[in-house]
Amino acid sequence: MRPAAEQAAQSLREEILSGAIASGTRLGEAELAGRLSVSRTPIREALSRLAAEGLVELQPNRGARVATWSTEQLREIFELRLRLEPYAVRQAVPHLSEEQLAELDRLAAEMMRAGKPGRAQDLTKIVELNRRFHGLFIDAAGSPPLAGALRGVTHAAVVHQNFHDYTPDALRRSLHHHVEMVAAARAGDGDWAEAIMRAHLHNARATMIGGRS
Amino acid sequence: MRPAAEQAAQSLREEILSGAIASGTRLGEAELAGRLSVSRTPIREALSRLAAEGLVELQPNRGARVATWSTEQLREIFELRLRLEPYAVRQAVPHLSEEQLAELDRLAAEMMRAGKPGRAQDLTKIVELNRRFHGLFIDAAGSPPLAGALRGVTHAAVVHQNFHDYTPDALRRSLHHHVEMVAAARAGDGDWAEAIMRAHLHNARATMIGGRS
DNA sequence: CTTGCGCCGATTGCATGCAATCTGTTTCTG
DNA sequence: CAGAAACAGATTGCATGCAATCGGCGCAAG
Repeated sequence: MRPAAEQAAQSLREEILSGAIASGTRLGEAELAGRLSVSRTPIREALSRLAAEGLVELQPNRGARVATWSTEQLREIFELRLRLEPYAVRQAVPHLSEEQLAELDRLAAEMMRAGKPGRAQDLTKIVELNRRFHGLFIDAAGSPPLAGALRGVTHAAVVHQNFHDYTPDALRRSLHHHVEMVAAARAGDGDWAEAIMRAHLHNARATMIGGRS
Repeated sequence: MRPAAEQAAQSLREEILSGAIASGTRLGEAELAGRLSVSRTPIREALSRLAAEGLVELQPNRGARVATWSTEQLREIFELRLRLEPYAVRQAVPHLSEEQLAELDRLAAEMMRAGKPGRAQDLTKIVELNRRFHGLFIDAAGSPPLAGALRGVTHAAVVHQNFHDYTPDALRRSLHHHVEMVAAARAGDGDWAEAIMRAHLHNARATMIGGRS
């Protein structure tokens, strides 16, 4: 049997990232222990790890809540991502294996399908696919310190289920960015991929916090 | 009485950052519990937090060790710092209060004294002063996400007691950088301060991992 | 002499119970 | 009636005890 703490952390992580638990929700230790059928000890351990990842906020003697971000913090987060993530993509491009490129293709294509306007549109699914898309690039950059610095910062958009707030135009742009980024990666053109990632983030920022504030 | 876990974390943090516990040292829970006169539970909590800060590495079922960094990781760390810390300084400059400027003055001056060649030279003291110097700029930038991203990454140089490996020339340059950075900050010139920080980091990188690898 | 297997001490992971702290409500006082 | 103190329920923080896992040593087989 796998360690209980890690399993609890994984469960919570998925529930938070999938939006099943909303931002700001209080996380009582006893409640979680009952729901996941483990003692409070591994729950505390799990919450501690999630706090390290920036997914939950831990206040002394006052328990844990799913992390929240002010618009000011979102602004700062995008400033950070704009400095790090395009660089990560550039570093990743020469390291990408054929399997990873295929996976990126698959993710980008599936996002296009899930995003097509109409009855079958599934924005929640896009959030998850998008998370894996960005995560794959970050991991492929092959720099643990870089991945660590980006870890806490990429979650904000996911938890806020950002795609739900996109305008149709912004959504279409975003999905096409993914496809173009894979094309750039396949061409081995780091400059190109970096530029698209930069545009991709600007597009996201504009819809999440508005321009010209 | 203050929470035991935080107190244990603080103690360990200081011991690690001061170099009292060397990089790579094994940290047994029972040993620490005895030495700090608390149970193993808060020790585990403390180790968990320090792992989140990147000061210790936590391997499942195999305990904790003080973090170590390969030269490759040091290279990646400096790449990150070069992207974030000059930006942090630039953001900090307009926010600095008179008290903070005075504190920076004091730190820079004291480092100059402690670094003066001769019998009274105290490189270990410089490491600690330097840590506070950089930390003050990072905090003054007023961006929790930025501070979080830099937190884990600035510790590597401190734990390795980097100043002990500096050549006399590199040390002199480094100390003068501090003074000049405060001058730039006092002049309210973000560009200037940013440029000096960039040079400061390049100087550090050159002595820690060598140029032209 | 080297290599693989199995046992034993040591260490980490987890559950449980109790003490300390916080929150919301009530009650007392000015 | 307003505000502060005090009580009660609930929740977090910590200590202790036990089960699971790991690392090292010895022993036997090749």
